[in-house]
Amino acid sequence: MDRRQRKTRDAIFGAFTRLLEKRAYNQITVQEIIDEADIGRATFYAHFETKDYLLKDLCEELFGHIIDTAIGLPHGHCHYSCGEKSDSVFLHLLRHLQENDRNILALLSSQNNEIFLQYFKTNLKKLIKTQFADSGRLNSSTLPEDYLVNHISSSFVETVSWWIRRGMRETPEELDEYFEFTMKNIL
Amino acid sequence: MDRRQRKTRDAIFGAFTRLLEKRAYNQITVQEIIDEADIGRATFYAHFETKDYLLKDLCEELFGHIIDTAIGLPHGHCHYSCGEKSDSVFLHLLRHLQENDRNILALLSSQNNEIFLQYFKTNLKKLIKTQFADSGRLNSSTLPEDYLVNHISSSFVETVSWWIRRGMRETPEELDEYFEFTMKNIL
DNA sequence: CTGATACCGAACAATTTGTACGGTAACAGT
DNA sequence: ACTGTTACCGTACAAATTGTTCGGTATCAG
Repeated sequence: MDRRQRKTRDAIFGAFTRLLEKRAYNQITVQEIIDEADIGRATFYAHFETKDYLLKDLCEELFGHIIDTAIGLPHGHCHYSCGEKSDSVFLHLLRHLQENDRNILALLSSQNNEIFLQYFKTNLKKLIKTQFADSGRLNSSTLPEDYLVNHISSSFVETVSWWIRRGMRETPEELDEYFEFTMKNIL
Repeated sequence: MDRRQRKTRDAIFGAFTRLLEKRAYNQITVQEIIDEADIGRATFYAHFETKDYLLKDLCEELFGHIIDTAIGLPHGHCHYSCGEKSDSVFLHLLRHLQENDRNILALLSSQNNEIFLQYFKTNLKKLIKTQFADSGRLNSSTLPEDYLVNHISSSFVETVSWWIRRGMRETPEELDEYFEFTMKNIL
């Protein structure tokens, strides 16, 4: 991609993120983003059709990246059955979040974090499907697979949200234990 | 409250709900609401400061009402321990939702249902706290009470969301079983 | 019957939105 | 180094939206 394009795209993303830390999404105007990013008006609209599309693109780049790093991982979480105690995908994600890659924490703790949690959840679903689908661990006797995937994803996202909301006092390992406990009789 | 006030207030709520079934929240303008409700411009602003406050008031009236009907209920969910099998609060809520009181389903299945699910969850938390607080069922050995309340609330809301999203094929009783199963080792 | 109040409708400035234009600077390939 | 292409800028513009003001009318409660 053209260096100029990448540059303004990043400037817009940065400005948008910065504004989201202060104001709610609905309150932020395109004009403000333009001013904060210090670019021309026409330039913005050359990149993004509307503010909503900007949000969409940002989220896809952000969460797509995080999930992709985890999707290539060896399908761990074997606990005792395999003999070796490999870290779960969830613990990996928590550690990744703690590093605050690309300022993702700013968005997840913003006023309108529901929006971002939603994107997080959507991408997480894909990850869970690919991680657990073949191992047969999603075949419950009483629960539909779709319901199960939804439950696991949203529970994890809610766990993360709770964690961040309270200032991330727990270590990733502790939090992972919380989560795994609630999933005990499911996974 | 003045009959005139109640009338226009309902007109606005109705118009807003109707528009939310078609368009996303961000796309809806105050002007559209005014036109749909068929009221004067100044009248709208006499009732609500902004569109966001309209949303807030609507949600509080809606979910506040639903939760209040459940909060007075006898603290059931004793299952086998008490000898009598009384219905859980959750089953009560599911039945209440199925009746589609005040067109609440329209909002919960709208494009921006995250907003409403958020309000739903917030009110549900209060309910759960009052229902389970005294019985000591929220005292887990490994999980903080706050985490637990959050987990239960969001899981239930997600269950409802999943239910509605797929066309409410299951009966309230079936869905309640799904939910209770995921909560098996917690509640 | 009467004072209070909620509504209407029109008008208003200010802001925001999305698009169009020519000019300038940075890019990629030869 | 040369050249065609592309991204950016800045300004300007029409259209829509927002939030407020005001006088007139209808409805309310006592």
